Amino acid sequence: MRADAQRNRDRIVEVARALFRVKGFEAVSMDEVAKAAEVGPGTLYRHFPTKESLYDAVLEAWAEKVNAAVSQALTLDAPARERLLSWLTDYASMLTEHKGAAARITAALGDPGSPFAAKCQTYLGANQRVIEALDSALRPGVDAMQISRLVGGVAVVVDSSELPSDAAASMLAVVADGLIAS
Amino acid sequence: MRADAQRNRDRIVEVARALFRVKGFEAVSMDEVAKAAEVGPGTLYRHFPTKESLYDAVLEAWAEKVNAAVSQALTLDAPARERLLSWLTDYASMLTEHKGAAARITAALGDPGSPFAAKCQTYLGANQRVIEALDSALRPGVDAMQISRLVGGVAVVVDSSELPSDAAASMLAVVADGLIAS
DNA sequence: TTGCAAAACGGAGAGTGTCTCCGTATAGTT
DNA sequence: AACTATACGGAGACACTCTCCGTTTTGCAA
Repeated sequence: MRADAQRNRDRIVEVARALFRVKGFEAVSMDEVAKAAEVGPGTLYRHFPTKESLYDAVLEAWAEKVNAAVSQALTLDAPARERLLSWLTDYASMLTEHKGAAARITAALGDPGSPFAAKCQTYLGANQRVIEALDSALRPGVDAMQISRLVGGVAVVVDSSELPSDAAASMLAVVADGLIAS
Repeated sequence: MRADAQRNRDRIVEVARALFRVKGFEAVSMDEVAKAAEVGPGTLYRHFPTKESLYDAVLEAWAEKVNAAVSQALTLDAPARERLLSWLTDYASMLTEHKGAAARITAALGDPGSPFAAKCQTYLGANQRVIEALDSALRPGVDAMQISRLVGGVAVVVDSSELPSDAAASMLAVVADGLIAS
């Protein structure tokens, strides 16, 4: 890749990140991103063939953050419920960091063709670590996909209604209590 | 209202209902509805100023269905958990009857200006009946809005990923167990 | 340093969707 | 039958995603 192309690509991602974070994916047009990045529309689409692939690039590398959150939750000296809740809270928090991301990523669960497939896999792997660590403390039949769907559902609602964190916390508490074996 | 206008309005709603149900709100254009109903675009917009208001007309009267589902759940001769789960299952089922409705109605919770405000109020009222009937069997602090958000979150995921009913059922079981006092 | 070729560029325009507005047609009443 | 208010259809405005082609620029070899 030429130096000018790399510069343009980086600039596009940086500009799009700022716009998407504040206004959300839907409310920002590709033309708006192109103008703000001072590139032509053709340039923007050459680097990112669809709006969705731009969004994937904008959302930062997740693997490190996800693994750090899981490790932190699992090293807590606390009952299984508290460790699970710590992970679910971080998970939902990451999903709601950018307006609209929760719905997109959650809808991509189970779809290998989605630009977000790698991110979904990261989450499923993290859930699997939690399941293995908490083992018989969890209700029978819990799997990684189910956790992602439950947390994703909560995050979508929190995001679309712009709920405060105490509302999110009480919803996640219900989910955690449902997942813990009775 | 003139007879021809009433006929056109009914026809538009009928045609839109069929299209939205199968393909979902986003995938059907207003032009497609107009053509299928054999009216001009101006006529369609005169009857329904926005696509959203057409959708609201399409979704059938909910009050009867909602109240019937709550009454059925509350007359079950069963433990509180089973009665709650019966209501949550019907609630989610109604939300997922039309593709895309779950996200719209759930996002409208708490927004009095939304075309779906009346539908949200119906659900909140129903939840309140359930809370009052089940009373101390529920965890402390549960309110009608929280139930709607939790069930709405599940329904959004079920709808957007087109999950089978057993996947929905196991998610709702987690939510119900979380809502029941431990 | 110069020349060349491949990579990268910008932006006009195609295609699609929501919505508006104005000349024309029709229903309902007298 | 005449008249008027209501209702109509569809061309076009506006906005968005995306494509394609003539022009420019970068990077490498001589």
